[in-house]
Amino acid sequence: MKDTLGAASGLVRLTFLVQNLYAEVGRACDLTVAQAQMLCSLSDRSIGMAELSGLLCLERSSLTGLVDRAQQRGLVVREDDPQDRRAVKVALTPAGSAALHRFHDELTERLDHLLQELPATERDRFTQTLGRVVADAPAVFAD
Amino acid sequence: MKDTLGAASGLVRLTFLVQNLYAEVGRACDLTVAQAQMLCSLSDRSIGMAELSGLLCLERSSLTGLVDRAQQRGLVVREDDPQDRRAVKVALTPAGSAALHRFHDELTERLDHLLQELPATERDRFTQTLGRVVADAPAVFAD
DNA sequence: TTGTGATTGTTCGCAGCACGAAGTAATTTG
DNA sequence: CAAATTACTTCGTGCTGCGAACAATCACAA
Repeated sequence: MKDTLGAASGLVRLTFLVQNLYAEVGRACDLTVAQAQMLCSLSDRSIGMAELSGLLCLERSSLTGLVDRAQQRGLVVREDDPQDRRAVKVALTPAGSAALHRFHDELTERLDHLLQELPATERDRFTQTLGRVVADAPAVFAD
Repeated sequence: MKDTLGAASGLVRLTFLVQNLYAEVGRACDLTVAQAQMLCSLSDRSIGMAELSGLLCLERSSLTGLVDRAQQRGLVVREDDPQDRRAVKVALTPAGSAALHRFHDELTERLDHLLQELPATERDRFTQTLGRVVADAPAVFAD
């Protein structure tokens, strides 16, 4: 009797689940997945294109378009970097920041809900292990 | 001293990580993410468009194109349903099945590797909880 | 100081994804 | 048999992500 789903299988399914939630919440905030991811990365500071593309695991050329569209929607601005005239820093606008918070709060709630039915001890252990596993991953989402 | 990353944050980061792995392995097998997901859903049986779109959480119209492209690449075929002349069943071709296995094996290995450094007990507990959390999610990936 | 080479970001063309509205054909239901 | 339902497709739109090619700027070394 196999009630132990393989680890890989569990990871993939969880990912699928979270991904769909992510998209759904994004949708409710009028954000695409890529936009939401970008806003999350910008929550606490402005970031240059090169670094940002590294964080998001995107080619620089892909990021250009993403920032273009987000800028057109007023979520984000390109600021000149005074240190380097080639460079640009992407920063949240007030509107972008507001959208981010709406998104973040709603998503956090929905995700917490996902674990709600677990017994507290199990949930804590799970969360802790989770923290370990993603320890060295980029901070695409902050608390 | 916060060494406990929030649960939501952990979930999002894990998802990001797995997603990138998924894409990378897909790439190595010459599969897009969407194609790989579809092949995984077809691993053990042929499925009609309506049901498949439900499994993958896609609109039917989106699925049409996905199947079109996969069919052009010889990964999949549309078979007539003898019971219902409107309906179609999507089935793996031998090439599709081969690609799926390559993808599945490689991804499983990479994902297991992700948990490899955890102590065995912790890993088992984690996997078990994982199974619970995704219990009612669609089987987008089998063991 | 003047190359030379690296880095920053952009443009372009391309294939693919996902949606919703509208449409066709076959099936079911009343 | 007519009407409602279901299965799938078509079309148009916007978004995504890649790689190749390119301009501007910077850093460093001769």
